[in-house]
Amino acid sequence: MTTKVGRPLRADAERTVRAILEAAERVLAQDPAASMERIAEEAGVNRTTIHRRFASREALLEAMTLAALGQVREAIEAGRPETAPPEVALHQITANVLAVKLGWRFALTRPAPEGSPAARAQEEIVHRCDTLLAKVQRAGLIRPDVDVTWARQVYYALLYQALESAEPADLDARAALVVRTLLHGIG
Amino acid sequence: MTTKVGRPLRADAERTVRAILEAAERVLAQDPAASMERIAEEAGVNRTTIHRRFASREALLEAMTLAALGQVREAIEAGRPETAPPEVALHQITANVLAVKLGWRFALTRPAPEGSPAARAQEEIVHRCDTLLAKVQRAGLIRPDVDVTWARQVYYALLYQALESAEPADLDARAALVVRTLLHGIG
DNA sequence: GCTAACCGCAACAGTCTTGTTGCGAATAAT
DNA sequence: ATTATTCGCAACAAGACTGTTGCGGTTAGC
Repeated sequence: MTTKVGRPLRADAERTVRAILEAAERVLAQDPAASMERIAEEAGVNRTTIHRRFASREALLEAMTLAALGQVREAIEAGRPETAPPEVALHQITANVLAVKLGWRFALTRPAPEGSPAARAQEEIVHRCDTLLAKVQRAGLIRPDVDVTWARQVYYALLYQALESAEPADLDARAALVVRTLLHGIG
Repeated sequence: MTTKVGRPLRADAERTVRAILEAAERVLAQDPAASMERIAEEAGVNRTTIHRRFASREALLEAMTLAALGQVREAIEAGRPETAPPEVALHQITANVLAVKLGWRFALTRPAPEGSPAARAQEEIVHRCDTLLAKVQRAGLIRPDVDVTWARQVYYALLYQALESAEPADLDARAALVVRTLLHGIG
């Protein structure tokens, strides 16, 4: 359960919820143990307002993660993994996902609680990723003997690392670096 | 400042300190927000005993990180980065560091506070790592155009990933996988 | 064996956090 | 224009956690 109320929210309330989610991301990215008070302050909102929309701290985190994963999902779909040529899709998706991850560093790093909707969303994305990588492998860009799971883990690790490192500044350049390193290493 | 007392500890106190550090690693690896009470319980010790040895929770974390970084340092030196042939050293150090990281997952993942001794130790290790990779590069195993910083980041990322993934079980096999992926990618 | 160090235990103080409730003013939606 | 929603504010309850102190029995080290 994400929000407390089921009925559709008024426009201003909707805006407030988004502001809270985004503030939470900003604050928690800096300090994962930050209090609700601190998040409320960053959102320009009273602490009680957060509790009005989210049943608990946990619920807020869940909502953040779900929102972020939704955007990752869109980022993947925008790369047309099914139809585009594998190498094009790989590059495009890498760039798109990097962009999303830049804005949702905390939410996307946090391990989702077992069995939660967020965990399911994560699994679905993992599955899509595996499908894409398998396709790339069939296209001959990945050696046939490489385990897809290991391929995905390395891909994830490189995506994460490309976020931490400051350069290159350009998103496409970063994506290219990730893909090149993934496929050919540095040797 | 790590411990509260400057004078040499009695043998049993020394043992207790080690037990606390190791218990903290086990507990915090599972739940980074675990309380001192929980850590004390795991160490088979009263909570006040922890406070007798460590001025604060922060001090305990610092001590853990320092201890772990010391072991990493030993793991690197045991690989003879200066004298052994680059590829041998790279493999050996990878295996050694993986072994240490397995036991100090939390302490080595936690970002060290700015300016702390732990931060300095981390920087020194980064420097040693860069030196090693530069040597590997001069030996022709890494392309000359690859940035050493990026090389190190990818290396770190692969080390981390090799910890998360369950297989292969054998440490040397894991190290080989890391080195191979680092140098040649998966394509 | 003497002595200082060690550690469990009980109790306490203080702070911080989460989560709740009720009221009243502002505002979106019809 | 009316009405229900929204949100700031103040206050409260409950609990968790950190850090401290004093006492007393036990144990390591000389």
